[in-house]
Amino acid sequence: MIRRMVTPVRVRATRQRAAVSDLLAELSDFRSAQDIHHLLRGQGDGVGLSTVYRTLQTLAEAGEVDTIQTAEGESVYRKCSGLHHHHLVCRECGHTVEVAGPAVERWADRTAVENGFTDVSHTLEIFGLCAECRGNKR
Amino acid sequence: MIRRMVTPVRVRATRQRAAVSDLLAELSDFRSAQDIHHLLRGQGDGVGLSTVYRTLQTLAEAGEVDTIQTAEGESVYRKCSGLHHHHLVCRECGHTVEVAGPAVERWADRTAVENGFTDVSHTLEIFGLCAECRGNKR
DNA sequence: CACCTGATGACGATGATTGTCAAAACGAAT
DNA sequence: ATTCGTTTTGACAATCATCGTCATCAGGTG
Ligand SMILES: [Zn+2]
Ligand SMILES: [Zn+2]
Ligand SMILES: [Zn+2]
Ligand SMILES: [Zn+2]
Repeated sequence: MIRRMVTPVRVRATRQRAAVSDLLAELSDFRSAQDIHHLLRGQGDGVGLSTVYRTLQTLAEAGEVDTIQTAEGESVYRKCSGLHHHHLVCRECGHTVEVAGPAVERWADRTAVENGFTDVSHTLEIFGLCAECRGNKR
Repeated sequence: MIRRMVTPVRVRATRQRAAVSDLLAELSDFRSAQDIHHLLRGQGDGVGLSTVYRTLQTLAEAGEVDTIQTAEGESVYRKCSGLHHHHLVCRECGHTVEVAGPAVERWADRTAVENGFTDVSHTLEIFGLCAECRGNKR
């Protein structure tokens, strides 16, 4: 019996992925999977929670979105520029600014190598109170 | 009716807290609350899991121990030097080296201030594969 | 259009962490 | 040493984010 030759599809375009991706494109701050799930439901583009988690994970692995963990350990996601960078995040409102520090990158790699480590990676986030939130606390 | 004047006790010394603290002093790597709970049980100094969590939290708030989160989001604890520093951690075995980078500290604070942020703090950890673990993978 | 296979989502399972609260332990003062 | 108000403990239940299952759905290709 002869079987038809099929070209395997890598990643399939679906309404759900587009919805998550589009929403992320509009947001400028880090949001949790549950936030995104609620937001989507609110605007009618219902997407299952599992799917939101899976999509976010996929996007993160593909480098499409950045993910960091809040102080409470919750993962939050944000669509960022493709280049390596870090974040300055407002503890109060989540307002986020991308920052780059070439010198820091070099320092981290050098430090690791000097101590015999390989396959080096790092996490670096700066937290604070943004100007606007400081004003509101007056 | 006259009531006796009592001097409130701030923090009470207990066998459990000593056990956790002593164990941390012997360890050199980051360990989870559950790890510590098992280790203590193994050496006879049984301490309730809730108490381990509470004690770790208290020690962390007091600056007695450092805490970071693994890539999986689990909190791990380690008794560190009092001064501000960061960590170079082996992804495989947890082997940890304290590292200091005055220039990085300045860069983080400057960056935050330049963007109008106050009450600045930051997280910075370097992950990699230590020399020993690299050897075992050969 | 038909088929193959990746994708979805309702729902259950996990697992770390926290909350509850009666019982036990501290320690200051007698 | 005993008393007594307060703090701590720990067994157990409750949370809660995240993951696993799997029957069903729907891209995409020919
Ligand atoms: Zn803010
Ligand atoms: Zn970096
Ligand atoms: Zn190692
Ligand atoms: Zn620092």
